[in-house]
Amino acid sequence: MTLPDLNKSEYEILKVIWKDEPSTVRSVHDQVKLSTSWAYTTTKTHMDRMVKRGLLERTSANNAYVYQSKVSKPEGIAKMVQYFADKVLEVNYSSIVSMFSHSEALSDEEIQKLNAILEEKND
Amino acid sequence: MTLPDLNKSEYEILKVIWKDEPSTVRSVHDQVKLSTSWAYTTTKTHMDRMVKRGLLERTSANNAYVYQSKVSKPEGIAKMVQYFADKVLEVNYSSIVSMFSHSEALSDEEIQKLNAILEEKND
DNA sequence: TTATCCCTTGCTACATTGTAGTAGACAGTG
DNA sequence: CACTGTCTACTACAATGTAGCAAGGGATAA
Repeated sequence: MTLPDLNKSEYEILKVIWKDEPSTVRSVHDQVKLSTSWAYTTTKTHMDRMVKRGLLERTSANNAYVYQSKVSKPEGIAKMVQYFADKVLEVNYSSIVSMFSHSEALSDEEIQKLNAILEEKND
Repeated sequence: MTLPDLNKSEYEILKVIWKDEPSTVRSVHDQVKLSTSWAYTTTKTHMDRMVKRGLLERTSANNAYVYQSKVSKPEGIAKMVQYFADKVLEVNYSSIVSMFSHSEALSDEEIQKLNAILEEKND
């Protein structure tokens, strides 16, 4: 159950999905569009590939499929924090985690989980 | 003079180059190898592509070319901070920058520069 | 000083990711 | 029932990730 590395597009989409799932391609795209210049089909392609990679799960709803994440937000963020801490900041995880408390990005509970995940991986 | 987005490999290499330049493929690879499992030729390929992209410059030295960066560390880091702040943390740049003061990654002077760059881009 | 060896370089190759178009399936509407 | 708009599957092509191979040039041992 090792989480694969997530690429930028995957974060872009997960970020939206995490806020409101399950969710259709259309509604994900409407959000994603605000910070990218992707075409609808680009969003679609990424989401389909993510299903294949096991990052999203999809189920058929009424007329369009709905997608939900198989990776929790703290798990996903943990990957990124590790990257940032190890490769860029060269600082330990906890300094970064503490920054999330000044941010809107994670709830207190999610910060707890993030902490737990990172502690485990902390050699 | 807009700095293009830098991908992961490019950061991996710049990180090493920034520490000691100019530098040969061999010596960059010896460092990069510590945190990746790249083959020598992979490092080589990336560095050559980076020359083509204008991120590195190369000059012939004795037997092997030496490479140096055309992108300063604060410039490169600025890109990453923006990404992290905008897409992940959803927090303003300064909180991240302040973290660099607890890190080994940047000197005081470099932090100043980073700050300047980010302030400019801070809409 | 030449045959050999090792390293660097240039070129090539192939998988994955980034980006997007097109055609067919399907559903709502007049 | 025909039309129109949307969704999906399939396809495509450029950039990135990863790496091998052959040729050239310097070091070295005989």
